[in-house]
Amino acid sequence: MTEPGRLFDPDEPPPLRPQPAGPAVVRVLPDVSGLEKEFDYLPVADGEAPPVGSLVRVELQRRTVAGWVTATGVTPPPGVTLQPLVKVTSAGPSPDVVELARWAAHRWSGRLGPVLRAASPPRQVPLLPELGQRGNGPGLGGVSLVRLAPDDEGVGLIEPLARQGSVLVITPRLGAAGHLAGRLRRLGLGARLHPRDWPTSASRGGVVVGARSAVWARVPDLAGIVVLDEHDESLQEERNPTWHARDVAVERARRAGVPCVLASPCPSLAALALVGDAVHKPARSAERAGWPVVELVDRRTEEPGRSGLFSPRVANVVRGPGPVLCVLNRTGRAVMLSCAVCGELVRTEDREHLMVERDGQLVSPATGESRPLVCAVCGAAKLKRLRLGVTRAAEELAALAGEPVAELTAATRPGARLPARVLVGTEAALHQLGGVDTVVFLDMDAELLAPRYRAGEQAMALLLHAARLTGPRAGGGRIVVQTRTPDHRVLRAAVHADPGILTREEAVVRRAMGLPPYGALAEISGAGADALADRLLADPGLTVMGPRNGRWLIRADTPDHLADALRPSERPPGRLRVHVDPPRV
DNA sequence: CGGACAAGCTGA
DNA sequence: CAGCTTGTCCGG
Repeated sequence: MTEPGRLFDPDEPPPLRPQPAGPAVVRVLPDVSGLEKEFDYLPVADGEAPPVGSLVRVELQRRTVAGWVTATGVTPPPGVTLQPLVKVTSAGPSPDVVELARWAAHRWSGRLGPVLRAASPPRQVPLLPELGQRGNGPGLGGVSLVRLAPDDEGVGLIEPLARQGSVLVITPRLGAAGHLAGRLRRLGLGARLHPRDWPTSASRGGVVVGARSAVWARVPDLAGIVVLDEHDESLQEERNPTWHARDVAVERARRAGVPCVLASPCPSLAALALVGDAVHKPARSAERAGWPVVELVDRRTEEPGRSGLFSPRVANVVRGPGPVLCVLNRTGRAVMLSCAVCGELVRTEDREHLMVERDGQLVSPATGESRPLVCAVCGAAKLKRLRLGVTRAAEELAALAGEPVAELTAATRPGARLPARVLVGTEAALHQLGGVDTVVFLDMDAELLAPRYRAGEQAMALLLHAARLTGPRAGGGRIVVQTRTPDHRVLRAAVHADPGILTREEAVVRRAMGLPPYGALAEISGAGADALADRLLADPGLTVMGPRNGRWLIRADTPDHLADALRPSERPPGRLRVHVDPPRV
């Protein structure tokens, strides 16, 4: 209670004390995980306010922490005493990229800090002059999608843009980026590698090539963005927020009013949806020539009794003469069932997923549907298990080939000399090798019928990897696929070297289910998930599914609607993990 | 996140 | 009621 005659308590700060404001006050997001709030500071010792994006050190609760300037010229909230910045450490992302990062944090329902970290230089860089961006204005430029032959590196897409100004080139892996940068340099285009050349890219621009984080690169005079292998899952960050470089590239280009070119030998449905199916295709003959021969071995038609890992045809292929890589996924824990009479795989009614035996019934982990232990194709009640394992595969292979077989693991060094003529490994082996002209997929069906909505696209990506490894058909490149589903759209697309076959059919299924890109998905888990799911049930624009293993799936018509529904301010208290666009559902 | 502080529990 | 654990709040 204030006594009469006193306007305010002398121990309290006077309420009308003037607050410092104007361009000098900067807003800072501390680089402290778990802290989302931004705080206001005065510049260092009467200096000028550092530009938005700058990396600074600030005092927060008597500790010095790193942070980013997220705004300048702000009006601080009343009643707080501002402290000066401890120091300005380094240049950081440009102001437009800070805004883009804010958009991404919202779009993928995560924090801003991790995104700004991806957009920041790997080591200290002196402050740079702030340059105005070229003035096309948002809306101009636009997105285009180009389907390439597997042996086309996409250099032709970069050259015309590079004449206009700086170009960001995004590849799924840094290794590919380094390779491409070398090729561009030999062609006389001054390519820089992100993040290694961050300072020179930021000050002088040029063609900046890198993995997914290059989409945040700071460049003067951006003229366009090229995303190579836009279908590749490595373009998505695996930690929260799980931003996807393809989507960030599209948004960055839109904001800057410059073209965004997406390219891939097997375009994603997501990219096709972005361009309304307007895809630039190579000439049929050139595309076909870029793929290896794809040969299917239908294991249903083999004589009954055979249930080994290797068909007679594959046994023959393995005997040589050339180097052979046999690929087996370690998802072999899931035992597949096939009909002992007709050889068909036991699948769900829509034939999209495998079923397994549980409690004397067939059940699908993907859809939950169940039926008695009977073949849906021929009615036979005799089913058999197809068991798989890398070690056994290696032993059987050695016996077949009559020579030593090398087992490849994730630890095998990339680019190493082939340890044997016959190799066996998991999918990871496809990334590590060169100099193999035949790849054999021993169990493609597990991949094709996996309980994931993107299983088809993922299987196609795997075939593309193999195609790049073997090289085109004219050079002897060959892929052999053992399967019990030779009519699967992925395999037909590969055999005809026409990825359009897959996307056309896949789009129908996806659209019917309202799955991405014809809807947006998020997975929520953790102690607070039940409460949030409960709240989201009230939103008629959302579909709430689950819980399965403590996880809920939330579906919305658009990513925007989903992001708005999952805003932190809308969340009930409790530990919660939100995963927008989960790739493995 | 990590420190500060309050409220709650335990044992003498 | 000291001494400790657990929970909640807050930072400029």
